[in-house]
Amino acid sequence: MKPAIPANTVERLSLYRRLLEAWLEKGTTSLYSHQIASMACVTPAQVRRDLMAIGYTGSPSKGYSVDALEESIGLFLGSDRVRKIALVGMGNLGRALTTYFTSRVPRFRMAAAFDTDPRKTGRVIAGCMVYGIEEIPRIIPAEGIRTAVLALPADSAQEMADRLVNAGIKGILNYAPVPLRLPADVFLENRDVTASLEKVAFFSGQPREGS
Amino acid sequence: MKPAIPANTVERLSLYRRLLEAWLEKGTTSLYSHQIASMACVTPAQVRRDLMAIGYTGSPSKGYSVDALEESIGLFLGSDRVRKIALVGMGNLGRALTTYFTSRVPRFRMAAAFDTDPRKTGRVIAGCMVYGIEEIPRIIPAEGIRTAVLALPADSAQEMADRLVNAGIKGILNYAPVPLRLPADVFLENRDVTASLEKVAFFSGQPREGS
DNA sequence: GTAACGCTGTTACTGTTTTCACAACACTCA
DNA sequence: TGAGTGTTGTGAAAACAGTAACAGCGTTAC
Repeated sequence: MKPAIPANTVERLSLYRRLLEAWLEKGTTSLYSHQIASMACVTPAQVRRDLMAIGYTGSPSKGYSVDALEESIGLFLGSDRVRKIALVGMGNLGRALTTYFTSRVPRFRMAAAFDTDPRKTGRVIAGCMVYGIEEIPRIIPAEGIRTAVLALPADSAQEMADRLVNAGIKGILNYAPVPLRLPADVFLENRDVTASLEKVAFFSGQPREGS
Repeated sequence: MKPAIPANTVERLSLYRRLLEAWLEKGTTSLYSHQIASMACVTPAQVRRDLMAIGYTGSPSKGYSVDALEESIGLFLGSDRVRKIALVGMGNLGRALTTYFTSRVPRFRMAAAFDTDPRKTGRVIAGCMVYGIEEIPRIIPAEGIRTAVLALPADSAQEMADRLVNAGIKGILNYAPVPLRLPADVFLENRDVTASLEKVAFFSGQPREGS
């Protein structure tokens, strides 16, 4: 994976876009880089460079046109179309994510969920149909899903990832607390909750349980 | 925040530690950097460098002693003591995180949760006592909690973060989809779910809803 | 005994990401 | 008109992260 655009930039663009949407509602027509920067808590130079990356150009006098920029970022990120997402692991986290996306982020649609637990399969949970694991090779290509979220225990994560990749998945957002070994052409983002908390706790300084 | 140790290294150390625990159970006494690297899906040089950062020294002939290294990382990360964590927002995500940590990661203890919803406050949910927001200034210092997790909607995130910081919180793991403006001495880690998914979807190549 | 091997610890390097700094330009206001 | 202000776009520099390379040294083989 050798992205022409840095992954961090993509993440920030997603944020800018959401911020711009709010300003669009308010009827603001243009914004300067330092205003966007202030909202996003980054430097103005960072904003300008990120926008340069997608080739969007503002005007020195007016700044950036809110609606044109919002549209440009949207086009770049492909947000003009609803994206189908697959979920593996309809546990607590899987349910929370599905509920969140379904109710708050219409751009992403949980098109299919998979779980090993027969009490969960064959039903609609949190607005998403839950299939058995063995359905992965059928559903993923049929639905044309390329992106998956892994929200399951450590022990089965690698196996499920392999199955997803075999079914054609090209990007995995991994919430399982294990590193995954994947082909180089599959994009992987690890969001290990324990590691995140460990990091924050570490930099929070010395905590203590006793006393 | 000017960490002597890179944040990425801390995250990897957390991972190494978990991997080592598994080997400890199996009775393995020593491992080479390339073995650890392989499990963690990083390069051997990276492993050696990370261990150098915490001052742990292996032996060229035996590699690293599994139990001594596990203990060293544990000491460095402060994992020898249980850490108390505060949670703000006992929604779906908050519940999932609490359940996960309570059942799987005993090193972190959800010591207190806070929520605005009066139907949730005053009760124990997912093994964690839920207090009203107004209790933050009382509970946080009383419990000596320095680390907090934010799992709530965008609109109230900044206000809750401010309250936490005023109560003495020094590190925040933010799952709310907004950037937070915090004093420089408070460590902040953003885990914006939408931005993560946007990134993965982007690098998954061209997805489509229609056809 | 000693040569060869393989690993660690560390330094030098490479590549990427972020910040800095400034030329170029539009607009304002006298 | 023309100086002054404030912004963008971008080259250059700095900071950072990760990789490669290698000296040093037990260990092993013979």
